[in-house]
Amino acid sequence: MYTLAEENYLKAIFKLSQITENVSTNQIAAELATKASSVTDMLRKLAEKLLINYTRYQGVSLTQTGEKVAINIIRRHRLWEYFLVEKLHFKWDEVHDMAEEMEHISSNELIDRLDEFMGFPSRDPHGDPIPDSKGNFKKNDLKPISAVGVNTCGIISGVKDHSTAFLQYLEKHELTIGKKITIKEIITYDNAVILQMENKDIQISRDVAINLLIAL
Amino acid sequence: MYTLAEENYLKAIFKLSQITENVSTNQIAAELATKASSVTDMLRKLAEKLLINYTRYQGVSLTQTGEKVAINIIRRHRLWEYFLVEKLHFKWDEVHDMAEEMEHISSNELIDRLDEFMGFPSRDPHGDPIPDSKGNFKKNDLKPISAVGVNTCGIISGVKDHSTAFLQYLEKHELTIGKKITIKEIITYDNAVILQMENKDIQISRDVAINLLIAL
DNA sequence: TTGTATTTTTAGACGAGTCTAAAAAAAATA
DNA sequence: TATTTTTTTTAGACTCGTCTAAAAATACAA
Repeated sequence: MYTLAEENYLKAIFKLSQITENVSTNQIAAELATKASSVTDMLRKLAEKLLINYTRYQGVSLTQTGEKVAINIIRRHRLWEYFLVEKLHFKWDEVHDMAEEMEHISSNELIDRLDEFMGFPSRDPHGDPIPDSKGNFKKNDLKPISAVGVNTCGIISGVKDHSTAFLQYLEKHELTIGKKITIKEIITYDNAVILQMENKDIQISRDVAINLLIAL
Repeated sequence: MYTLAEENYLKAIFKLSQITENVSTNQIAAELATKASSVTDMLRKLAEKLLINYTRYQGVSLTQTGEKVAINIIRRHRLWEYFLVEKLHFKWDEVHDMAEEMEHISSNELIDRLDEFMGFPSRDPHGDPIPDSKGNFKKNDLKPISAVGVNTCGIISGVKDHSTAFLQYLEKHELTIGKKITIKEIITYDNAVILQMENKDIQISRDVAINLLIAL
């Protein structure tokens, strides 16, 4: 249906669209680790196929079709991540690259059966919502720890930064999904946060607090 | 590691090597539904990478490395087929094209865990042996029905023809893997075979008898 | 053994996707 | 507003894998 490159561009544009209305050529180039000139070429092609709205120098947005395709790729990615962690017992910091390949397996029937096989999970191992087969998925209602006040209680439920380094840091300090925490104190000097978890106090930096999401 | 095209060529050459010692350019072209000139180009590349032994006009054979790679692709293909049938409940005639895509997912760790997850199956849904993680697999000890005599007893255990049409024919007549049969009679006129299965007599043509394999 | 048919290889081209270098447009600044 | 800086696009080239058409090598037959 769509080439590997096309799918990756759509996914990148979708991701960037969550942050900015109109996505720029340079943003896409950075996201895909490629050159702006390559991006321009591909944008012309995607526009021709009616997957994006594109006028020269004006940035791009996804069309309805383009968004549907992008969400489907995200669905596939997250279901495979869930499979790798829940069924094959990989750790949450090991699955990204594999899922990056697997998300391009084209059969929707396959992905729907995989979904059913796993009991229609609603979130992937990093707490990101998994779109259903029609493309519906909940807006993320999770809050970064840095955005809530002292004495707030919550359950660790997701991450903003998906890097291996960050996930391994969390793993090491047992700051994993499902853990219940309370914000005890915010250090005014450097915005570090002291959490209570299972009757232990843990200090995390502002960087960590920004990237660790909780459900209230 | 290897490109999609390279992997497909290695797989094709391996398959053809089972029949003929030295595989010809035209055979490969037919197997991959491509042109002889394209094959020649690729053969030069594979030879440069020491995956095949190739001298102009002489046909090719796999090197040890090439064979190892080919067997690994077959392992991945067959394990994914097993997964699709056993876990996702696809029918045996539906899985080939999906597995054709999935066999190119590169992680060996993934495939080893998948193998373990499914309990180290020894044969795929079509009765073909699945190589283990070291590349060992049993030579197929199955015999076509056309090659055994009257009164032979056996269990349907594999197919030579993997086409959807043939698999659907077998499915329709319940000639599926695991069924116990006895060869009752071979019609001398057209070499049709009459089988007994579960106290019913079934007549199959010579074509079917050639492509349906049994374990004695 | 010579001539014909077949197979295989070479030569040159193309599309997809990428790159560098340079030009054009837009944004930022003086 | 004019100038500089940044962003984006164009132009031209490269690799990968494919193709067609033509040439070369091999196999087959008389």
